[in-house]
Amino acid sequence: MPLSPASVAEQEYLKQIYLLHEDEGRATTQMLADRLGVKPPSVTAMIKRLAEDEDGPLVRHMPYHGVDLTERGVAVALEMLRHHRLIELFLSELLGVPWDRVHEEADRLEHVLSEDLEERIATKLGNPTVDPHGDPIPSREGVIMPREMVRLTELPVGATGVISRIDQQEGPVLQYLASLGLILEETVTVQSIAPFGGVVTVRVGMGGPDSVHALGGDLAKHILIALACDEAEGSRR
Amino acid sequence: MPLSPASVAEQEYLKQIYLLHEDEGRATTQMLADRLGVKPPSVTAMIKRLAEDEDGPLVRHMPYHGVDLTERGVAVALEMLRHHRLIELFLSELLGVPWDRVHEEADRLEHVLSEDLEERIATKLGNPTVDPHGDPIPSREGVIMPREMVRLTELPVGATGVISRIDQQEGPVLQYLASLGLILEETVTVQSIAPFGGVVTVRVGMGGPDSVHALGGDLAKHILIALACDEAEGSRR
DNA sequence: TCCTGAATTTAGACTCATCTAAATATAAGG
DNA sequence: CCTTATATTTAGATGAGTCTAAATTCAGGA
Repeated sequence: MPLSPASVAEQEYLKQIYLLHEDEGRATTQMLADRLGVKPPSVTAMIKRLAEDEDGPLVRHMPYHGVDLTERGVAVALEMLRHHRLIELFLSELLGVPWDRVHEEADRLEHVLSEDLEERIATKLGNPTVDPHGDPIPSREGVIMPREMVRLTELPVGATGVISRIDQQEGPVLQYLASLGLILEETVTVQSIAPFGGVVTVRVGMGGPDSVHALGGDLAKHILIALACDEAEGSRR
Repeated sequence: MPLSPASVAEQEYLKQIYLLHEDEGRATTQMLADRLGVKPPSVTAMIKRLAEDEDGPLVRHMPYHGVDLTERGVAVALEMLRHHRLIELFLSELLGVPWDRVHEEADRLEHVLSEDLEERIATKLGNPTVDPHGDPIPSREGVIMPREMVRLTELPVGATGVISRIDQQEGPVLQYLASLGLILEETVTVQSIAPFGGVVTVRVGMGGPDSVHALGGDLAKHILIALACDEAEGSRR
């Protein structure tokens, strides 16, 4: 139970550094500036503060080569992620906030959630391990339940699977996907994949030819698939 | 629907100025400093900023003689109060947060509640007009439903009434009152009142002699009573 | 009316988080 | 190996919100 010792801005930086490592394998000044909507010098300044926190460093700074979370930094990031995703699920399930709008609400609420409220929400929701986008919810102790998934773009042609996570937060994009029937738990079958990150054609559910849609590679790579059982069997060596 | 244009600190000042006028009839630098947990010079500085807001003044400053909300200031204060009290009720009803702890949670959440979420919460709760302490919830338009009440200390000996509001936010005090059975909607009868703000003795509910409690005047004045029907009749001229 | 104590305001400094402009480092290609 | 485009960092400024210390004003009593 790490009593989050950081300001709202610090929490936001730590969370984005964590997410960038997850998404891109590293976190650079420029990437952080883009995600946080600030200019690069602001990022450098904040990284310096985080690296010299009086209660011990929250990040490691390799000048000109990006930034890295320490154990303490990871703990804060995971707490924010837990808050964020619990809130998303809570808003979605208990207040009917639409799927594509929970993210921005959670972004403001996550920083003012007490441990007590976090606990009550988790209990109310039955201690869930995934949020409405399929993103994993870390446990109180910072443990993330592992799940086997591949990106839609990495699936072989003809494969069938269940949409288990959508790795993309922007409202309009989520709305568009939902309008095609591409929502969590839906089954999809790959019809074709153009090479080099090209268009992916998928059939949604068990529907006929009008449930076939073409997706750009940039979009498709954010759709994560848990392989259907028979496929998973087949892939065992 | 006044899109709250103020920072968190500004919102907090405006709210406390409003509450001080309600509680004490005026808001001085010292009173604000006490309630906000800051030093008097900080209050003076903030009042100056609020009085010279670029979109028009939020307060009127009478130097050395306190501060006053403008129409715009009142609108922001009422929006915060609406947020605060809706959140209190929401936490109490839907998450089982105890009566004496909702206040501090609401104090942090009220500043990050979107209009959309405010609306959803209000709808979910059936557009309530009172919170768990009996404090009125302003409407979206800033209208407060009027209710006839008197302080427990102002009731004549022998009078019976229903506890309708507890005008005091501190957790331990609320816990103590609850432990005596002095909770919202409970009926009380005044047994005796010592003069000059002294001890008030009340019988709680319809119970026997062990449901009689003595309350200090400072405590009793925060308990607001709606007169029981027959009493109300009797008081009509 | 004057004096004194308390409340209030002014003056000046500090922290946090941001910015712009300028200097510097890195990596990639000729 | 040098050159150049781009990323990063440094330097210095700004605004919000707070503080302490000192000056000022007010209000009540002698």
